[in-house]
Amino acid sequence: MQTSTDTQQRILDSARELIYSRSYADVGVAAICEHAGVKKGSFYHFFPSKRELTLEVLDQYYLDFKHNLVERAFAQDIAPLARITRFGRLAYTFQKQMLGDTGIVLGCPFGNLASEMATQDESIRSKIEKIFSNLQHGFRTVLNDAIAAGEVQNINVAATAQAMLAYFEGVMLMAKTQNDVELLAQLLPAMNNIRINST
Amino acid sequence: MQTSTDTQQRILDSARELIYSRSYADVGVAAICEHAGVKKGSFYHFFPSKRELTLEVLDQYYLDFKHNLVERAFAQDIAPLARITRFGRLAYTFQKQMLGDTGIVLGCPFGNLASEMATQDESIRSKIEKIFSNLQHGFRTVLNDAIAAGEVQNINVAATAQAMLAYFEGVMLMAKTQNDVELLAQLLPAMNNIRINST
DNA sequence: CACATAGTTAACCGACCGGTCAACTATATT
DNA sequence: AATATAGTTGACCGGTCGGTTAACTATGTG
Repeated sequence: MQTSTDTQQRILDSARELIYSRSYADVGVAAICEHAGVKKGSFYHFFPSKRELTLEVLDQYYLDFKHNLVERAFAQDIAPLARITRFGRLAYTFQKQMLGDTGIVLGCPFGNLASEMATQDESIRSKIEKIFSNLQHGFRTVLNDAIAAGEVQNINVAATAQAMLAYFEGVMLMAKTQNDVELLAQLLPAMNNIRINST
Repeated sequence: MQTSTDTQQRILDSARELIYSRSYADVGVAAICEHAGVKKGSFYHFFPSKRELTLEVLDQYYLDFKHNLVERAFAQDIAPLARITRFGRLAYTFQKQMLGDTGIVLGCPFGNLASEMATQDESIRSKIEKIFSNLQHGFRTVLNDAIAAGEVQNINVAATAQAMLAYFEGVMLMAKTQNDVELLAQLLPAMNNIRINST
């Protein structure tokens, strides 16, 4: 018998991969189980529902995203605005790698799920809203550093962080729609030119 | 008996409303028919498949969007950059009205469908790509007018148009995710500050 | 009126959906 | 070895999915 965490984790990994590359609705519990090499009964031993599984998948997405992208990009070894540029470059690199693996541009897992589920499942919408809120906090910190370093002046930090994240999500969506990863290389650098001035 | 176009149009209207407020996968052919007051057999008399119906719905979305938003916003009665501001205001007004009707922020119908379907249905992805391409053309025209009017200089027109549309889509997604229409009023005005400079 | 055509209807199809369940097996504890 | 617990299995559930079919009715044309 496998250890409990092993089966549970295989289900989570399978769901993450399938839902990210397809969609919530298109990936059934049976497909998640088959891809994980697990029977459906075991699935419902660990997860009460597909929705609850998805909420845990979102938690894992977020932890990975934070560790591999946000913390790396926003490390304080370079000037504040350069960190935002680095954020875009890392996102581009990751999408390029996923393109190599799957043959298609997958976009942002949070944005994809938010777009599909926000009007249908309040618990999923709310979780993604919190994730976006956490990401905005990272941008705010960088922007405050940029102000302290004299790189920018007279901006509405909170609104600018919102706008930068929105632009990022929009560029990811356009790259997915056009199935063109180079769009990220072309458009993401403009992320750190976005400003919303203080009133 | 109703005229053919009547039934056909009722199916299209029903599908448009339901798919926009929910999602492609969540709205079945049966639900579309019921909402239209039509039997399933009639549906398949007019449309060969749910996919083909959706492609026609996208055409209608686009015609309405072009007529009610793009042409209104980009009319040449005001200065070029002010047209982009007007574009954002009109989008805000429309979303606010939809919020009043449905109780939730629905976001952009093209962005929503692209996000859900781009990796699953090539014909739908390709159609939305073309729609985005048409919208970008509108932005390019405005930007060229802005250059001629001396409002901007040294920009990469094509890339800036792409970036503006991406920002717009991103803001729509954030407003949907946070279910907050006022985000549009706060963030969309920054759309016409976006620039990607010529090399 | 006869006839072709367009449109409508209800019953039906196999496949799949998310989820349940009782019986089973492996492991840890005593 | 006995027992409790955690994990596994495959069969099964009602419901819905997109789509089909044959019989029907309404309409326009000669």
